[in-house]
Amino acid sequence: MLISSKGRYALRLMIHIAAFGESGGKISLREVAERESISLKYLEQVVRPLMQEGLLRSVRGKGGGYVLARPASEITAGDILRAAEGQRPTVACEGLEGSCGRVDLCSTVRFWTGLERAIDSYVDGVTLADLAHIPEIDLIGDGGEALGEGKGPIG
Amino acid sequence: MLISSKGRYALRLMIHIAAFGESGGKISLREVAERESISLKYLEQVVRPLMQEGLLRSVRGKGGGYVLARPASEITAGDILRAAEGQRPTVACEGLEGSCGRVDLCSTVRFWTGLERAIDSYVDGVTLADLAHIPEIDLIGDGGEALGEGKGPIG
DNA sequence: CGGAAACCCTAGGAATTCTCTCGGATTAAC
DNA sequence: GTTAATCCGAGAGAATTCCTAGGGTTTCCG
Repeated sequence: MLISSKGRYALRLMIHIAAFGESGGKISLREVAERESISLKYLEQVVRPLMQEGLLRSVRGKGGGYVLARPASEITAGDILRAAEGQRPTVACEGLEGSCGRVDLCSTVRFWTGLERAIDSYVDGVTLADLAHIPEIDLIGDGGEALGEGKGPIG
Repeated sequence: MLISSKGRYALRLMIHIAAFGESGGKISLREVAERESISLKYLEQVVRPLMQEGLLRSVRGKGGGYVLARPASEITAGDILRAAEGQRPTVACEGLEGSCGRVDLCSTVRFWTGLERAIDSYVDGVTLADLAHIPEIDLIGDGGEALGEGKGPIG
């Protein structure tokens, strides 16, 4: 019940690109590293799965950098987290098929699947635009509600 | 985005106690270990935080065993998972207060808090009675809905 | 062309965590 | 007092995570 720091860094990176790369649409890792106080070499590693999943596009060579491959409103936190954490399932049920002869296993499979669905439902309901405070034309209308604004004491 | 196997074993153990200990209310770890094919010594370690959190009560000495400290319908999966995984927060935000001068951090804090709330909301909506298929008097009426019966292909 | 600045790739190492084992201590039934 | 159970502390081995390091490749700019 824990998200690794790789996922957190990936989220911070994507938010930074979304927020500061909006003018030219492009930002270098070096700049992000300085502003977020993260090692450049580590960021290079964080950025790779994000590239592989097609969430970012890169401009190589001097003056290059990274750009969002899609508009920030079309990238969800779930996209980023799943890319960063790898494709491994949230929880495996000891094979998930062979050992289900026991009394209690089938209900636990349903339980874990439901948990995974609950998590996905939340993280896919928050877009990068929400997180970066980018004012977007509100086409759908359910963009920000998952953040639960005003409900908690954190605002 | 992953639950350790300690949490899974704890859940299996609690379900087993709920299901098989219902008559006398008591079952020994040895019996659980044999039926679930888990090492007894490992189960002893799994059971410890469950005791500390007051979810189980023990009867020491020969013929002893473990009993649910409360009715299965009053123990949630969240209680078990939080006890087994330790009290660590789902995700920490690099101090959660000091470094929030950055542009993007406050929104991520809200995001992580919301995720934690979503997870808690799910796991606290499923009781041990649901998981163990114990027929209980349905007082509240929202006991089993979180399992999403019939919605998925897993039944 | 050649240097500089960026992206890109592979390899690992220190630290941590996870999974599980071991040997025993304590308690209570018989 | 033997036996069967709960308890307790200390790890070992393996895996994972977090991060660093060193280079290779691409492109800009003079």
